[in-house]
Amino acid sequence: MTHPTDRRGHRPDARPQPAGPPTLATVADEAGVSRQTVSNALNNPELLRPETLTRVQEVIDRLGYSPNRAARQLRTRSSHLIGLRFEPALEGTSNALMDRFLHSLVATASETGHHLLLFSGDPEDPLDGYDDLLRSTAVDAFIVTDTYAGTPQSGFLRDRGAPFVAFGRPWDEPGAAHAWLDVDGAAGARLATRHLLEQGHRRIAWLGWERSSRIGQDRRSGWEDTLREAGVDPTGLGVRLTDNVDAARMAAHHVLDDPTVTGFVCASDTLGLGVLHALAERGRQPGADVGVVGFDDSAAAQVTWPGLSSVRQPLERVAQDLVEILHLVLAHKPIAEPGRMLAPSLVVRRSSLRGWTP
Amino acid sequence: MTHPTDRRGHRPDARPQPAGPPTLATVADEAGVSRQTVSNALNNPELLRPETLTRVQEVIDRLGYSPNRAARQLRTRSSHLIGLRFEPALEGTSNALMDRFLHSLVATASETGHHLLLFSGDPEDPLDGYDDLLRSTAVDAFIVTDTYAGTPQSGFLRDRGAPFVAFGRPWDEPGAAHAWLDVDGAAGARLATRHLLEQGHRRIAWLGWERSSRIGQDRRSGWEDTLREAGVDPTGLGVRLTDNVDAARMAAHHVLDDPTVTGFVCASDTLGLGVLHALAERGRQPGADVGVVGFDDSAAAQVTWPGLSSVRQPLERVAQDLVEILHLVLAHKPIAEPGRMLAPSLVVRRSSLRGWTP
DNA sequence: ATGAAAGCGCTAACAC
DNA sequence: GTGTTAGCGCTTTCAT
Repeated sequence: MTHPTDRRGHRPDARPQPAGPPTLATVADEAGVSRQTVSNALNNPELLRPETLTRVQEVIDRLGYSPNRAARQLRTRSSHLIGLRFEPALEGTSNALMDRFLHSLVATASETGHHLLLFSGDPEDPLDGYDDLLRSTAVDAFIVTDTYAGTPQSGFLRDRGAPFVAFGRPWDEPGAAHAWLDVDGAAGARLATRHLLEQGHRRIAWLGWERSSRIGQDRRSGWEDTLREAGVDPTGLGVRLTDNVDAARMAAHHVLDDPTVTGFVCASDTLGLGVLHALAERGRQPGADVGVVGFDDSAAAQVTWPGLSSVRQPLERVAQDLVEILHLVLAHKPIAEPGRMLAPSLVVRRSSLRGWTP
Repeated sequence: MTHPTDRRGHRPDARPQPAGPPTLATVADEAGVSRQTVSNALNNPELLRPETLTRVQEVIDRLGYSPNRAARQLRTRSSHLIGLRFEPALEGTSNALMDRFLHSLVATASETGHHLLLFSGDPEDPLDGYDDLLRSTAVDAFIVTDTYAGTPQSGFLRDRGAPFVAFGRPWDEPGAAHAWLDVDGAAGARLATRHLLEQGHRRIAWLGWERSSRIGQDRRSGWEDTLREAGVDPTGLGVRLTDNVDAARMAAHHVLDDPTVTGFVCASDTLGLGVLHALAERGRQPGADVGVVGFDDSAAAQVTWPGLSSVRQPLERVAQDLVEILHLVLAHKPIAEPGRMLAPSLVVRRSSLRGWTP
């Protein structure tokens, strides 16, 4: 099970050839300095005399030395690993974002020498996986992404004193002290609604999720407020359903039976696409006849015909800020505000543009 | 070693409160056994007398002890971490798959206590990131996903004696000795083409990538062979372009100027959606008038109107097999064959079904 | 079946 | 500035 070749001997004189990667001792021997000096060259180069530093650095390069992570981690109690629980979308929307988000996260984290540790857990238990990683000191911190109403991860991690940042505001406790970051869903829906109003639509419907979804409620409020401000009564224009193309298609048909409705703002691209389906079935033109805007700017919104306008979350920025905040938390530095809210933007495609023809 | 029982602190009286997670020593003290016995309880439970085991186990549970990963890793030279370089899609196709693939991978790996370590690297340098992780013994093995023609990762890792499995066959060296797994793209295209033939289409076009793409060539060969077997001359029916909706849309228009062409098999869903765009612009019905099949069964294929048939890779299976092979490699066990080929399946939606009407 | 000793590779203290 | 010493928490001989 272990290495067949016993790499470095227990005998004091044994050091035939380095069977594994070079260690600090190898470098020290080669450079004719002590191990500590090599360590300093790595971690506190300013302590070394320039000529020594150069010499050590040269040996490091020549040998292709990289400090052993396990040893360093054991000593410094820092793994430079950020834990992220990764599992199938819980609320339909998150999945579409995950890819973009992960990429940005990995790229940003690597700038400071951190890597992402992906783990999974029992879908029934939102805490599964966290505790074990924590107790085994496998990660420095967590990024928590699935902070829907009632999810206990934040409280759990806070109680255990584990460093973490949440992507998603603490819906249930607005005054929560932990660090978090979120995208303003209401502002996104506001953007979408205003855009449709500018396109000349008045009676604009909302297709959203069940009332239990706080994210959904937040987004919906943006639509409702904007409509009211424009002097349009939203009563009867809001529909609640599950995040599913076919459910949205049928709901849209129902809504469209009222010919005064000419616009849809949707809580997700999935729902927006459902509206597009209904329009296709009715032989009506998206954009020209009925304006439709989705949410999250998924790949499907971009490639579907004739293009679905959508509210886009600044995920690259989210990832950067998340990592930045994490560094503050890890350094025990004070954070100006526990929460930070980012503004989404609107990507306009033909589904909400009046003046285009195939 | 001054005080074997006295962890942390050089002074006997230092730090009464357990500042960190419990260690093996804590458990040993609490259970009244030596540290090694606790270690054995964890790693070789059969060595312990049942009653001792029970007692130790009870203390472990009560204290919530998990072995420190860094220490264990330092000692056993195994991190239980699998490295995966994660970056924006290199060939258009991979991105759509990544999400499903990653989920399966994380879930499968966790069954044996392994986690996924995501890292990134300079997009210009396909080897960036691997070497450092290797030298710092941060991961046990790699899963390499971007093995297009000419990508040097496999050779590099093999030369360094690093354990890894490739998702993607060694295009340039068919006899390569390293472990790999791939999905049979030609078989997928064959499935799609045969399906369109069965739907009554004869002159079936191919929309694929540039000749330089080996994956693309492989898939194309499935289309070409099947057409030939059916007695249809594929000459002039194959188009090469970049993986882009609009390029595909324009190419499809061009192809459709020949009214004898009534089917499209595409190297990706992106291209398939481009064909759908062209059909919409021409007022022709997908499925009823022209059959279209994409590749990779992306989310967009599922939610777009009227549903895009697509060849689906068994990514869950891929992930499982990858991990299984990795375990063999890590255990230095012989692998029956270096390469393993998995068959894709066809997901039929309305874009290739003749008998449906909106 | 259990215990003692050694050491994986590194860095934080403290000499010199 | 550089070297010496002492562990971080764990597993692996080797005794008992």
